[in-house]
Amino acid sequence: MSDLRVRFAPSPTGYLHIGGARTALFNYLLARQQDGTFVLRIEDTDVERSTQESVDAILQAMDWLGLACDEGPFYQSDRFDVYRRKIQQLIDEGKAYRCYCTPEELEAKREAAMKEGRKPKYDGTCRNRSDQPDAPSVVRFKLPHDREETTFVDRIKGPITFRHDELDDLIIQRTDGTPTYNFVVVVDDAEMNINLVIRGDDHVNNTPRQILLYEALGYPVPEFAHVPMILGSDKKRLSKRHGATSVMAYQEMGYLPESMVNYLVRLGWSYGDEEIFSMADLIEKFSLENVGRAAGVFNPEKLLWLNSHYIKTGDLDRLAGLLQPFLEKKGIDVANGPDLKAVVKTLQERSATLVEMADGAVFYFGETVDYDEKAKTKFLKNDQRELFEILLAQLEACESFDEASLETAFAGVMESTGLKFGKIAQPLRVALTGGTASPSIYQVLEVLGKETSLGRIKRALEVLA
RNA sequence: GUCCCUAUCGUCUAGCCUGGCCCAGGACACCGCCCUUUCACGGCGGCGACGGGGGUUCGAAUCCCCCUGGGGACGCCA
Repeated sequence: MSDLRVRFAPSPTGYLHIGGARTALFNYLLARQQDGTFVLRIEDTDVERSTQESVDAILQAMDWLGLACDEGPFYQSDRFDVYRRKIQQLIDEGKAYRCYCTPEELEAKREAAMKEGRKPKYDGTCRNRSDQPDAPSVVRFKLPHDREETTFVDRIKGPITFRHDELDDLIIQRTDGTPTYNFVVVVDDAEMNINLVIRGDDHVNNTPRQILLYEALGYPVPEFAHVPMILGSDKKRLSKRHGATSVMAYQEMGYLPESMVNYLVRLGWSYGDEEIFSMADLIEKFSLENVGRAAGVFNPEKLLWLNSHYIKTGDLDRLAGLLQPFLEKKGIDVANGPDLKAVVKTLQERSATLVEMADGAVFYFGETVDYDEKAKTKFLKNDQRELFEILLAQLEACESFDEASLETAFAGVMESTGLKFGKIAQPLRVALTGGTASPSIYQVLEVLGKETSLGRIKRALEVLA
C-alpha cells in the first residue's frame, strides 16, 4: 500500500450528479492505481439541508458505478466536538476571534462594496475589539498578514497565486455554534491524513484560505488537483434544464455503469486516440497530467454511443439480468416467453439503451401481438392469403427451427410463390412481431419457436382483410 | 465590479512542455455511398477547428505580450 490518501466529500443535499461522480471517479482511479486509500466523507455540517435520503442516494450511485471506498463513510455531523476544540484552539492562540456583526450589516456592506466596484470583503470591524457584548456571535479566522501572497502548485493547473489582500477573515463558526465548510474540510482532510485533494474547479478560490488554515492549525498542507467543471450545451453550468444530471437517472434510462464511467473519464481526460476504456484500463492508464484544464460540455450523444457499444459487446447473461427489470416494468412476465439470453442476442446490435431493448423485445412475449395499424393495412392484406398458407405449410414441415432448416423452408416458399425474399419476409415480420422493424426474420422465428410462430401466422390469416 | 482559471472542428479531444514530421490526427453528431429481408450493425467517403492582434524566429497551433470570448469565486452553502 502506498501512502497516497485521497477522498471524495459530497454534501448530502441531493443525488449524486454527473460532476460529483467524475470527481469521485478520478479519486478512485488514482487510489487504485497507486494502491492508496480512498476515503469517503459526508459533508453534512449544514444540518438544515442534509438528509439521509441524499446520503443513501449518493452511496447507491457510487455502488452502481463501482466506486468502492476504502474508509468511511465518515460523517462530519459526528465530529462536531473535534471542530469545536480546534476552533477554541485558534481563539486561544489569538488566531481567531468573535464577531458580532449581524448578517444584515454584512449584507449591506457587501452591496455597498459591489456598487463601488470593490471586492466585497469583511472589513474587520470586530477584529481587534476587546469587549464581549452579550450578543450572538460568529467566530472568524484572523487572516495572517505575515506574507503578501499564497501560492500553491495545482496538479492540473500549475502554480496559482492569490494576494492576501484579496482575502478576508472568514467565518469558521456560525452563530448556532456549528462550524463552516472551509474550516471542517481542512480539519478533516488533515486529521484523515489526506495528502492529495482532488475536487471541482469551483474550489480554487477557497484553496489559499484553506492553506492558511492548515498553517494556523499546524497541519501539513496537502497537494491539490482541481478538475474543471462540466457545462451544458449552452456552456452554462450543467443543470437540470440540460437534461438529467443525476447519475442514477441514467440507470433508469437504461444505461450501463461502464458507459457512464467511460464517458465521464473521457470528458476532460484523454489517452492518445483511445475511446474505449474498462475500469481496469483506467486504473492502469489514468493520470492527472492528462486531465484537461478547461471546462467541458456534457454531450449526451457520445454517452449514448458508448452505451450502445457496451450493449453490443456485453455479456449475454449479464445483459439478460439487467434487461429483466425493464421488461417487468412494462408489465411483461418474462416466464411467458423465450429465453432472455436469446432475446438479448437478437437485440443487442440494435439497441442503444436497455429501455430501447425492452421496447424491441415486447413482441417476443405473450401469445399474440398487437399489430401496428399502418403495418397491418400495408402487409396483412387478403391477396397475401396464399403466401401465408404456403408459409404455414413449409414451416409446419420444418423439423427444427434453426437457421439452416429455415433457409430451406424459405427457398421452398420462394419457389412455389415466385416471390423474392423481401416480399415474403415483410408480411411475415408483421404477422410475427406486429411491426415492420425487428431482428432478422430467421432469428425471430428461431427465438419465438415453432409453436408460437405458427400460432401467429394462423392468427394473421384470420385478420387478413 | 474585483480576483482566479481557461481558449484546436458543433461537441470530447491528439498535437503544445522538447517550434519544422500539422495546408492539424481521432471520436461523437451530421451528410453521402456500399452492404441488406425490415430496423439496426458494419465498411468506405465527405463536411468541419488552431478566437483576434502584435511580437520572437529562417520557420509558430506550438514561445512571449495585449485584446476578446468562456467558466468559476466573491454566503453564518458546500
